[in-house]
Amino acid sequence: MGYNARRAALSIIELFLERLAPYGLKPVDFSVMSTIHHNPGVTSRQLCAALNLLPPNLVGLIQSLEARGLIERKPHPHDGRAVGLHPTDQGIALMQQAEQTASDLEVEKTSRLTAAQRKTLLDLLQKIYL
Amino acid sequence: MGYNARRAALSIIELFLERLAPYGLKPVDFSVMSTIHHNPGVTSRQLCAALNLLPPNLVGLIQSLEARGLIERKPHPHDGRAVGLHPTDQGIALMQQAEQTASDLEVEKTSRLTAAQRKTLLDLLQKIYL
DNA sequence: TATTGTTATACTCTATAACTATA
DNA sequence: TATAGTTATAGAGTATAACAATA
Repeated sequence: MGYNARRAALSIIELFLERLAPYGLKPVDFSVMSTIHHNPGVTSRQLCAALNLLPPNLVGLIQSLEARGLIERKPHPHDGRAVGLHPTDQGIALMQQAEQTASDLEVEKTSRLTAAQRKTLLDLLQKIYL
Repeated sequence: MGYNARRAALSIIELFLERLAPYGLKPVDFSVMSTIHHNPGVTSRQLCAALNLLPPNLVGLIQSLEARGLIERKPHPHDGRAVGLHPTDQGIALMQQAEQTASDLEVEKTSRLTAAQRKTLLDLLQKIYL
């Protein structure tokens, strides 16, 4: 099961890398940007917990996304230690396109599955790790 | 989909590493040994194709498994360039136990799924990458 | 004392180029 | 010329320890 899930993931990621390259987003960048996009003000720690990343490995990603003007770091309203991460207008525009591209490639890569099977597959996978 | 498949795979692999450590087998070692176990005489190239590995990364694995006395390298009957990989009695004995352990942990890790759902999940995953 | 974010660094995994021996 | 196996090495991904600032 672990083997098959890994092979399926790598198969999708292979096409993902190709299709999302024009946006300058690798899978981890995409998942970070997507989480910030749909949860403005999220902190680094929350991102790490949600995406199963380690804090030291997130630092460079955040710095890179900020340098590209895709996100902004704002002081957290209630915690002076934390920093809220917000998408810029440019980041929002990029993610709207990137998420459509990702959705399209996912359907293409799972073209041997029906829509119902795609939903079943997602549900079963999440029952394993959530 | 790629994200969920990866998270599920990593979740299973995490427990796999723990449970198979007593056998000295990491996931890639297990899949290599399992393929040799069930396909005695298989070549390195065939292993690479079946498991999606690159030849340079297989060399060290094979040498390690041979040094541990789990496999033997025998001349290929029809191709002087190739080497057939065969499990030793010790390797067969190890894999019989290791495969049972792996099967058990897989059922445990997917305990929120029924047997029918486990089969469905495997079928759907294979439809993506095969 | 615990937590957020960070730096430095080590370790593992994966990928590429080039070589040899044989087909 | 093409393929099997190998070597060396580069690059990406992942991991731990330790630190400053704030709770």
